Amino acid sequence: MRDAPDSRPMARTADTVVARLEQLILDGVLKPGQLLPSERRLCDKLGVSRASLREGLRALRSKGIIETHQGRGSTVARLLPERDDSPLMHLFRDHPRTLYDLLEVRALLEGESARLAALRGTPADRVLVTRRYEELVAYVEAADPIDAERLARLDHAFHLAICEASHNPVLVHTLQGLTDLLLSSVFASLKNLYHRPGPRTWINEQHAQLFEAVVSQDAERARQVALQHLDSIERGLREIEAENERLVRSSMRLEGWG
Amino acid sequence: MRDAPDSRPMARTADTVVARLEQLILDGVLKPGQLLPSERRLCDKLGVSRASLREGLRALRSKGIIETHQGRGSTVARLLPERDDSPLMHLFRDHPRTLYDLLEVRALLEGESARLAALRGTPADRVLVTRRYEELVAYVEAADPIDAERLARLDHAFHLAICEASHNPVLVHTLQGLTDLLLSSVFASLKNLYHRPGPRTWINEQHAQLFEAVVSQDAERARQVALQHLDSIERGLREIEAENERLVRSSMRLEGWG
DNA sequence: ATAAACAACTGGTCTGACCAGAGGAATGCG
DNA sequence: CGCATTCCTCTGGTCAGACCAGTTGTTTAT
Repeated sequence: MRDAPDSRPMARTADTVVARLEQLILDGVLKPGQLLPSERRLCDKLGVSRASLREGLRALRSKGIIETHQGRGSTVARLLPERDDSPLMHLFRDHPRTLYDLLEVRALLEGESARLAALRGTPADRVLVTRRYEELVAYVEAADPIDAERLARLDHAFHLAICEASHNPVLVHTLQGLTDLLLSSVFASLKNLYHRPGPRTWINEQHAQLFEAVVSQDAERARQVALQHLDSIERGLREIEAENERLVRSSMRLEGWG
Repeated sequence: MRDAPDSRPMARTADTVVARLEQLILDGVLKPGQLLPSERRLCDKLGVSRASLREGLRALRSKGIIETHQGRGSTVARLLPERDDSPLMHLFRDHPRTLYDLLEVRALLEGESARLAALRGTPADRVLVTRRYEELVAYVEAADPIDAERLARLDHAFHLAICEASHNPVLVHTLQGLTDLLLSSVFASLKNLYHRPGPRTWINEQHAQLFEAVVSQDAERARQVALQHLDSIERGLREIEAENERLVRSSMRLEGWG
């Protein structure tokens, strides 16, 4: 069926390629790890040109559904958790510098969020913030090992309680979008960061300071602590990135590439 | 840099196409809604075959970054979701107070945008900012009566040029979304505001001060002027709202509702 | 048994041709 | 003069064929 405002055919040839291959994968005919038929054979089977097939395969590759190696073939990728496939997410993933742009904007908003929470928070808000903070602390002290997913949820609930205490829903929603973006893209790095003793200590200290500032209604201090928190996270992520690059470079030297 | 387990070249041609076009979008050279150069022209500019280009465009389309229509061309998609039924839009419409929440968040981001523009702006950026400012001033001085749509576009272009000079695409995109939201909901009030002699004067003065601060790279002053600008707009809108309420109340009294 | 060469696969890229859709300009008619 | 139709020039969509580069298995020589 045609979309009303768009009179192009139901599907372009490449879209048909994508749909049929995805269906074969969903049906289990093509399994993760299994080699796809060669491009030339797929052309024959699907009755399309190699250019159209390649466009379809390119889209599948872009989605992460298949992996292709020159001279070897394409394989169905291992099943992956469902991901946010918004356009900003794609741009974000492919341009690492944008991560720091995102952190920059987020720091600004988190700082303001903390400041407003200190200024505007009601007694009920402070009860909620206290509750979320205590849940976070209780988990961190008791859990061994720490489950990263659960920690992330508790961390998020804490920051969200502060944000909601700002009584600015636009701020809440905007930060939410940026937080979702951040978490879904660098979750592994944030997990890595928290599993290190040094960062874990200052993260916990900063959470304590942030909590105290909000609950004691010290607006400017809340803002400063929130900014410092995001700044520390950024520097931590940069260190992890630099360390990964050092590892890659030393590996390359070992292999005679340096 | 090569991925260790994968010895293929750093990027396939189509991947290069994707990277370059995404960079143009992130840099603001290609803007949401704007038509891309035709496929044949992009082939010339990028020095690739049409098949490789199409593979790259296919990947961009798959990511939702561009939209293509046969016979017409490809456009850059809006990167942040823009839907009438978004939660923020619902919140916004159903809670008039949220307008002031929006202005609050926007002031924060505009202030930071102006500050970063003053800090990071390149000479080319300042040329663009100057150009947009002069176009705005020229129109304001010459037009009688003023066309609100055109004024809004020029005003937006001026603020956008400043924002792009911040060199933070996340900030640009976030502000864009908030600005679209603002304009679509209170355009009539903003128009009303500008048609009054008092507000028109201080709006023009603040534009001049903002322009001077950005071009002379006075970061803190740029931030202050941007904040003051948004604060004045908020107070102006509140006055219009209060006036409308007074009108409504006196009408009700006339009709025996008081 | 092992190493090197070769062949037959694979994917990657390009060129050229042609088809189909969209939109603007030109022309003709009432 | 306005409107409808036709035509032209763009646009994207698809195809066929050629050739290059990488990978892998087979064959041959030592």
